[in-house]
Amino acid sequence: MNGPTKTTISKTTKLFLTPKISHYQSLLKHYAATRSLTRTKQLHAHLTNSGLLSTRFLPALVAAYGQCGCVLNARKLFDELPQRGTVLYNYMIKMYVNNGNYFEAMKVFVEILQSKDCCPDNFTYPLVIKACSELVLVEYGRAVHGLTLVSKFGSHLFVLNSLLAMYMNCGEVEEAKRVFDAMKEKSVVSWNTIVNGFFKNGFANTALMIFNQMVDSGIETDGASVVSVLPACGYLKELEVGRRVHGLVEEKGLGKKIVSNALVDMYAKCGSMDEARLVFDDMVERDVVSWTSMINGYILNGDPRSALSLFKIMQIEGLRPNSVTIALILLACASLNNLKSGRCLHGWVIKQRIDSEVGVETSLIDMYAKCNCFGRSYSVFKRTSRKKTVPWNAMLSGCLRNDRATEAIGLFKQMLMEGVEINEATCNSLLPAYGIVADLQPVNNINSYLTRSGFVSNVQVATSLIDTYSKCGSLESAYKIFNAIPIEVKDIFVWSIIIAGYGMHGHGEIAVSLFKQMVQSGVKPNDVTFTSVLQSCSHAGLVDEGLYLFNFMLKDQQTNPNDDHYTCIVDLLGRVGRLDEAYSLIKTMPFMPSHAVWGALLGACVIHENVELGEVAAKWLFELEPDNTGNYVLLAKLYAAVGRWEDAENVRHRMDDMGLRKAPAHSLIEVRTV
DNA sequence: GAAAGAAGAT
Repeated sequence: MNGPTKTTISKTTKLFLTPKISHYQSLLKHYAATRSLTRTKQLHAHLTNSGLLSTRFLPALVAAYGQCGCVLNARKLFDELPQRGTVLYNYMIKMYVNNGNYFEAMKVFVEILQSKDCCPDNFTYPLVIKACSELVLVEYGRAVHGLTLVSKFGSHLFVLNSLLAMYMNCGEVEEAKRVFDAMKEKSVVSWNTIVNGFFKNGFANTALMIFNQMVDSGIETDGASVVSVLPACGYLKELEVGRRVHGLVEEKGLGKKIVSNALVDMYAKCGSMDEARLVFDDMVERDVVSWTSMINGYILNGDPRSALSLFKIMQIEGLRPNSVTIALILLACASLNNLKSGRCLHGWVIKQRIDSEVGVETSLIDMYAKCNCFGRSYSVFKRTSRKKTVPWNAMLSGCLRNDRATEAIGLFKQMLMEGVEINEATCNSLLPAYGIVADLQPVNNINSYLTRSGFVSNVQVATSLIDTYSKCGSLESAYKIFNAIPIEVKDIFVWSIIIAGYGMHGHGEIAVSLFKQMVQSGVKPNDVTFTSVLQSCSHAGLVDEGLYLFNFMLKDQQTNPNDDHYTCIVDLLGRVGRLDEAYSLIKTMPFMPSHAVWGALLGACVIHENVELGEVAAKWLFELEPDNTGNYVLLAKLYAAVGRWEDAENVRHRMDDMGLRKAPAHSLIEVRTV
C-alpha cells in the first residue's frame, strides 16, 4: 500500500493554513447539495467573524441558504449583492417554488425581466411555469409561454414539459394537446404528463388511449407512467387493462411502494379486492396510503366491517391514520349506523389533536348526521372555524337528511352573510331543500342568485334546479333552464329529470317526445330514464307509447327491464283493463315480481272488478308483505265492489286474526260503503 | 441548478 506522498501532505497542510476561496466555495456547494442548514450557518458566521466575507462568497451562500429553504437569510444576502446573474435568480426562484411561495417566485421572475444584464434561461422557465401552474394563473402562464417563444428556449424539452403540466393543471386540455402534438422531441415525462393530465381533466378514456399509444410507440415506460394510468383504469373499472399494466410493472420491475399503492387502489376500484389484497400483502413496506387504499376498497365494495377490522390491524401494526383514513372510517361507521364506533373515533381524534382538521370535522358532521344525531352533528359544526366551505356543505346535506329543509335554507343565508365561499356542492346540497319547501318565490330568488354567480352553467346544478322547479309545479321555468343547456352538455341525468318532471304532472306526450329527442341526440337511455318515461306514460294513460318504449328497451338490449319497468307496464295495461295481458307479462318476468308489480295488478283488478286475477295478486301480496294492511283493504274493496260481502267480511276477520287492527278506520268504513 | 407521479369527505 502506498501512503500519502510528501507532495499531497504539503498541499493539505497548505489548505488548512491558508484556506482558498475555492475551498470555501466547494464547502458551501456541498452544504447546499446536502441541505445542511446548520453547517451553512456555522460557515457563514466563521466567514463573517474572520473578516473573510466578501461579495465573492455571497452567491454561494445565497445558493446554500436557498437550497436549505432558509428564505429570510437567502433573501437578505441576495438583496445585498451588487450584481446578480441568472444562476442566482434561479436559486431564489427555486427556493420560493420549493417552499410553495409561488407569488414570491413570480416576483423574482419579474425582477429578472426588469434587470438590464441578465435574461431568464432554460432553468428559469420551468420553475416559473410551475409557479403559474400552482397558482392556476393561466393567463400569466400563457404570457410566459409567449416569452419562451421569443427567447431561444421555446423548444427546450423541459420548458415544454412544464408548459404541458401547467396547461393541464389549469384545465386547458386543448392547449396542452396542441403543445404536445407540436413537440419534435418527447420524453417519457411528456407522455406521463399528458396521460395524467387527461385523466385529471375528466378524460379517462383518452388517458388510456394515449397510454396505449405510448407503449406502442416503444417509449420506455417508468414508474410514473403506470402511476399516471392506473387511476384511469380504476375509474373506468377496466380490470383487464389494469391487469396488463400490472404485468408491465412485474416485467420491468417497477414495483416501488408508490406503484403498489396505485395498484391496490386500481384493483379496489375495479371491485377485485382479492387482487388488491395480494398486492397489499406482497408489499415489503406499507405506508398510510397503502392501508387507506385497502380500507377505501372495502368500503367501495360494500364491506365496511372489513374496513373497520383492517383499521384496527393498522393501528396494531403501529401506523398512524391520517385525516383521510379517519374520514373513511367515519364513513364506514355511518354506513353501519354504528354510532358507538363513530363516537369512539371522535374521542380518539380529539386526543390526537386532529379534530380541528377540516377533513376530519367534515366527516364527523357527516357521520353524526347520517346516524340521526343531528344535535351532535350541529355541535361539531358550531365548533369549526366556519371559514371553510366543506363543513357548511356537510351541515347542509345533514339538515336535508334529517328533514330540516327550512334550517338548510337558513344556514345557506348565513353562509352568504358570513362571506363563506359557495361552490357547486353547496348548491347541490341546498337545492333539494327548496323542492321540499315547494314555494316558488324563494326558488326564483335562488335561481337568480345561481344565474348571477354563474353556478347554473354547471350541469349538475342546473339539473337540481330543474328538479326543484318541477317539484314546485313550475314546468315552464324548469324547461327554460333545461333549454338553456347546450345540447352537447346535456347528460343522462338532466334528460331523466326533465322527462320525470313532465311525467309527474301528467304531460306524458311531452315526456315521450323529450325521450325521443334524447335518443336522437345520442344520449343512451339508462334504467332511470326508462322508469321516468314509462311512469309518464302510465300517469297519462299512453298505452301504445308505453308498450312501444318497453319493446324498444327489450330490443335495444342496453338496459334490462327491472321491477319498476314491469310495474309501470302492468299499471299501464291494468288501467285500461287489459288485465290478462298484464298477468301474462308478469308470468314472463325473468325474476321474481315484487310487491309493487302485484300491487299494480291488484289495484287494476279493483278498478275493473276482476276478482279472479285480483285473488292471484292478493295471494302473492299477502306473502310478500304480510303486514301491509293496504293489500287486505284493496281485496276487501274488490269483493265489496262485486257484491261479495261475505268474502269482504272474511278478509276483515283475517286482518283481525293477524292483529292488523291498526288499519285506519276510514278504509274499513270505505269498504262498507262501496 | 430543471420536468411528471398514489388515498378521502360535501
